[in-house]
Amino acid sequence: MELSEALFSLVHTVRINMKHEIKLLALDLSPMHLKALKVISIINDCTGQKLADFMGRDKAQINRLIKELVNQELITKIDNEKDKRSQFLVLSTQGTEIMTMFKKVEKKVFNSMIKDIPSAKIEDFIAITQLLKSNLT
Amino acid sequence: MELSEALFSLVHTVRINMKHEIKLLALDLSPMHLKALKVISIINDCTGQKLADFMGRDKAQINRLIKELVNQELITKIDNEKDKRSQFLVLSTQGTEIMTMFKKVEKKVFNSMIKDIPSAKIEDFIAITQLLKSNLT
DNA sequence: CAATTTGGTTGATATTGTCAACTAAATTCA
DNA sequence: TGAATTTAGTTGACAATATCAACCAAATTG
Repeated sequence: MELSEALFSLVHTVRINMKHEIKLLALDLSPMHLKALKVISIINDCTGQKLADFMGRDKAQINRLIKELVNQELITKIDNEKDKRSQFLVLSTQGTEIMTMFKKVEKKVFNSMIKDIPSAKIEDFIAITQLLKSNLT
Repeated sequence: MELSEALFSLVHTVRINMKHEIKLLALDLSPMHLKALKVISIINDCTGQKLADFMGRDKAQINRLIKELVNQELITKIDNEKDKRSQFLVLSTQGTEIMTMFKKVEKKVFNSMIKDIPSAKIEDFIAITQLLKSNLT
């Protein structure tokens, strides 16, 4: 089997599982909002522009997304003293709670995924993953 | 680094690269249409329902998508003699050509990704990928 | 054969995504 | 320095994509 096929097929299955588990959480959040929340939690000193770049979407859309997340009190904007045009996006307590739940679900899926696979193999896998990534800049 | 983080990060990078390469092809196709085309080429005896299930979307949307692909003459519908409610979706010559181009681009990205990594490692990687997937049904 | 399920179709509507124009702050460089 | 350009963010108008509910006809169930 080819690498591309194997990888896409795995990721597709992971996605389906994650989607299902997230549905069970019954968060009042669209997939987009959840993803944005996740990205905000990953990128440090995240701004709207960074978020738009990372997600590869129009900044207009991202801007509205941010506005909604602020309205829902899942994130807050903090003035950037270094650049007065922009603000940093940070998770609120509520936003952090949601991300905690999300990570729990993620862990659940990944734990069932690695079941009965020796941890040495998983470590090899992760190492190769990073090698592969580093080849793509 | 955690498996989930490593995997998502790799896939994100692959996606960005693929997106960029696909843009260069200047196909007159939305991402959705291209993805549907790909799925149709992967699933055998693909019907609208199968496509909707696989992509995890509403059948109404998929139905319109199919209609457009038929209009653009990228796929054709073939009557299913076993079940007169449904039809099989098959790529037209043009659709096949697009998929050929797509696969070429995919190969390009994946080739640069495996650069300087011994093929034994890649084979291990693929094997683990399949193990992981099999744990998720 | 009647009742239920399944594949597909459509209209109405909601969500998401894009383009272009604009402001204000930052940066460039003549 | 300061005029010109670039960048971060915002908004309006609009296009593309996604979902729901209702429906028909064929298939399946019992």
